[in-house]
Amino acid sequence: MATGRTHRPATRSRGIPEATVARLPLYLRALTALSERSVPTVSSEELAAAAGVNSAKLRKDFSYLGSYGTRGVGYDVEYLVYQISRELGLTQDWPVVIVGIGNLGAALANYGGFASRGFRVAALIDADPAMAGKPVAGMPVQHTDDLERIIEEDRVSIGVIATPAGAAQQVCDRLVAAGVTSILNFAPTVLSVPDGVDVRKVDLSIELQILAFHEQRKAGEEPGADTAAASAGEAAGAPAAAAVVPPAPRGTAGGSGRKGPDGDVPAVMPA
Amino acid sequence: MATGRTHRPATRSRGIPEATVARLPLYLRALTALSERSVPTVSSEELAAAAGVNSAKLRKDFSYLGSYGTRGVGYDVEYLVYQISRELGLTQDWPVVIVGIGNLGAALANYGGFASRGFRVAALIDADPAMAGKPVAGMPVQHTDDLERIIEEDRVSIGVIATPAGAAQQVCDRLVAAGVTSILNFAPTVLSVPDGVDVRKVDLSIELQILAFHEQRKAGEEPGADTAAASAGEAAGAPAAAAVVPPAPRGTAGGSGRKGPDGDVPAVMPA
DNA sequence: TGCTGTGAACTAGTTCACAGCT
DNA sequence: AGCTGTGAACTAGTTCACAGCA
Repeated sequence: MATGRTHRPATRSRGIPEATVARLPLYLRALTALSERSVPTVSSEELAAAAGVNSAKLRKDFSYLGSYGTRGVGYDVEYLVYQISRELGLTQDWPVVIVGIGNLGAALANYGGFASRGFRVAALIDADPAMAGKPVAGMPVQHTDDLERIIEEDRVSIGVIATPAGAAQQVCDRLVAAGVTSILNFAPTVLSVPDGVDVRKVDLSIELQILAFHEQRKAGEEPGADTAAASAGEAAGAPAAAAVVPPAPRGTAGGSGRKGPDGDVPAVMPA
Repeated sequence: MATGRTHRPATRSRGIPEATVARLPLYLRALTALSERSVPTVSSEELAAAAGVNSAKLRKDFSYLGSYGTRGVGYDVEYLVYQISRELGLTQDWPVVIVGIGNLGAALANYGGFASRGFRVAALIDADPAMAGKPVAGMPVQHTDDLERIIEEDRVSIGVIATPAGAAQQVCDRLVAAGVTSILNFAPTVLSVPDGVDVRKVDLSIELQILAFHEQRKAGEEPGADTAAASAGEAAGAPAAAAVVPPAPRGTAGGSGRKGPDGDVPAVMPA
């Protein structure tokens, strides 16, 4: 997979660490806000606070892009906005298609944050014939049949999948076959794609589960000082009920057992 | 901030690495799917493939939870489902409130993946009086005025913010004051919270920006071999237009310049 | 024989602390 | 004097590779 040079501090744009790339949009947003307030310069300290990171990390991140600051002064806001935008590729126009126009797809279509960052919604696509032609976010929904034509005509390279889990892989395959090389996946499934195609995943329920994990820890540790002995009564922020699935400490072979309820296709709405 | 023991391989549940916690929901989903197909056991190799990670990582992850596998055989699916659920705290009932019932809030309210994982939507809250009482996902929307009462009565400890950026911090403050200790933030803002409150952030446009970054790299490197000189013509997968903001290689003081359009409040819909 | 569980080696990311410019 | 830029130290996360058990 072309690992490139092992690692080098990168005098210029080569090899920006992934973690840094993930933070650039954060800096960009903070800088945009400053720019709108006509603030001419910021120190790493101020900008870091606005972006919610620490200043050493921010300076290190910027050092991968080049030396855009002025010692003793700080960073020129407008200049830095441009440099980061360029680095992220936002000075170009990126047409995207959104497939699956349920609640989530509609929310995405209406999302102002795309347009203002160089992304242009080229088409909204849904498999439901009843949706076809209906306007969503001021744009008619098109049928899945036209997917390939749309991708090719508009030279779309980024696709957003907001379909139910069951449809996601199929949609993904068609997008990729038509020329899409980056996919943002909201469906709760693992997508398999050929080499050279990027997939990023946003999973609404995973984030909640991670919060629940930490929340659970808090409940157990809250009362004591730090070393955390188990609390006797009910801890302050502890949740209400408890008990959902009785353990299955080691089943024999056995049947399915549970009735298999909402199961694993919890996507937002049919496409 | 109470770093705890520096690090220990963790014979039991103490100190599960954050990266591992973030993957547990992935494993859980894959296991649930297997469970529904009544598959009794899986090898680390199979499960890893289903979850989209490599098997060494999966085994290491599971080793932090304990030794739940059988050498030569694999893992008991039902048993592992239970163990991971328990570890994540999903065997409890977690009431959550969703604040901001625009398109996104509605999508979240309708999302089946919550209910099936121990999360219960306790209330939908919106600041718009016109929304109050309207049913969304079979549940009446309640007004922001009742926020504190709802949180306290239902002992809600997890809040989801799906308001526009401008309202997010204020909503957050009220949630926290009322007793919420975990927040899932969809608004494109940095929230500041007191110690002991967890915030996780999902940002729709950040993910796209990260994709754009990689997409841009692909376009530049595709034609040539590796060192990537600028391509003369238009590269294969390159996007259409180009040119958004002309550089400002070092402005003087100057005014705001750009007209300040959609700006930085690109949230999905008013709350 | 086949698979898990895990030390050990490696790689990525973060933080410290200070040299060097303005 | 003040703030950036960055080596160096540290911490977290991943991958390797194999011992050990079923």
